[in-house]
Amino acid sequence: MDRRIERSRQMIMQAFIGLLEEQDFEKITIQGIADRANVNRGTVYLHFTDKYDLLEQSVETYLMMLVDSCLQEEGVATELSREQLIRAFTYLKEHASIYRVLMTNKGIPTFRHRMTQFIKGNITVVVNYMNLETGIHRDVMAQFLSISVTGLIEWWIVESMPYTPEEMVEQMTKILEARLQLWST
Amino acid sequence: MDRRIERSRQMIMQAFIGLLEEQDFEKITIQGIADRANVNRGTVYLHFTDKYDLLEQSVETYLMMLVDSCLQEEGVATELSREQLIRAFTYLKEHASIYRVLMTNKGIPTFRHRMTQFIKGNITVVVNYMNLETGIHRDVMAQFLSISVTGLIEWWIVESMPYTPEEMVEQMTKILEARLQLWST
DNA sequence: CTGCTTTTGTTGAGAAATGAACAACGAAAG
DNA sequence: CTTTCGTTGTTCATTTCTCAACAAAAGCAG
Repeated sequence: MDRRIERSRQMIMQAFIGLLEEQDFEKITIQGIADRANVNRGTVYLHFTDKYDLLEQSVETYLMMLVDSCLQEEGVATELSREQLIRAFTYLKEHASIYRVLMTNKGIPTFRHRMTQFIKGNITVVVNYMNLETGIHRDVMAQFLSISVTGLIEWWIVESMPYTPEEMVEQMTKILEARLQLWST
Repeated sequence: MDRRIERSRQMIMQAFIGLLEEQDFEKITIQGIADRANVNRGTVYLHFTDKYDLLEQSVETYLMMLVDSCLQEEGVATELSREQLIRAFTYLKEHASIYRVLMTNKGIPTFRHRMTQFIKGNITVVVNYMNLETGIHRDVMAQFLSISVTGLIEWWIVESMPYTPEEMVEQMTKILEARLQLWST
């Protein structure tokens, strides 16, 4: 694949997220995005049909890159390993400026939702291993925990990563284990 | 002018300076530069004849950009104004990672020399206004002061800019005035 | 020295990006 | 309402960049 394509896409999406931090989505113009990306206005239309498509593709792409950051190699274990989680947190830390906007911008709830869904999928695996106390449904439990994890990650990024990825993974693991033991028979 | 030209040049020079920080000039390859700049190897040859030309042009370009940062608009006063100096220090602060390498890398003394020459030119104007004590030649005085200023700037950048541009300009002005009064009749 | 690998510098065909133009649309101001 | 202005989305000729290939030179191990 021609490297110019991926490079242009990256520059445009990066500029777009940057603008999203400064002004409202509706106030953003294609010309503004092109200027910030240091790209011709026509080039934006070469890769995205319009603003809304750019938003969708950005959410999709950055979510995929986050998922890839922990899924690369390592076989297809059902449960996410400690190393994979650390890689994900490290990746988030390196691209914190992007993901802070994606997670906190109130005009873009899509990313938070999609990310929570992904986390839920992985937490469900863990939840299914446990024998829960009668009365607590597994899907409710998984939903509750995944929202919690999303919130924790958001807090970590907004607070400029006050702990190392290793510390965060350790803390998170401990909390999850404690919760699951608390509500299991 | 086609924006791709300037963009490619910038990406390549930036990658080059970055590599210069990590390895010796002679160990750097064109392929390595191209990789880091995310550019085809052929593109490097499109703008620079070889490694050495790239080095020369980088020194020249970054020196010019530093000079431009304080010379833009403001008419052609003989003496650099406080505002111009603050702009220059602010510019240096914003591109500290580049200029730290350019000033400290021992394989590239050219940049330091050229920068000192530029400073000397401006300090000479100030020195010529003063009535120096007999026995101190103006050119020696100018040389002495310009080297001092260069060293001060290097220290400021290497120490990660411990003072604001405004503070630095104020300090520098005071020192220069004190020196000049000390040695004038 | 000899073979082996890496790097260099160049080429050409094809792909992508550019600048400049255009009509169409919506918003704001008179 | 009309005019102005900025934005949109599209077009096209031109320029730059890419990729792959190449021969030649340089670096290096045995």
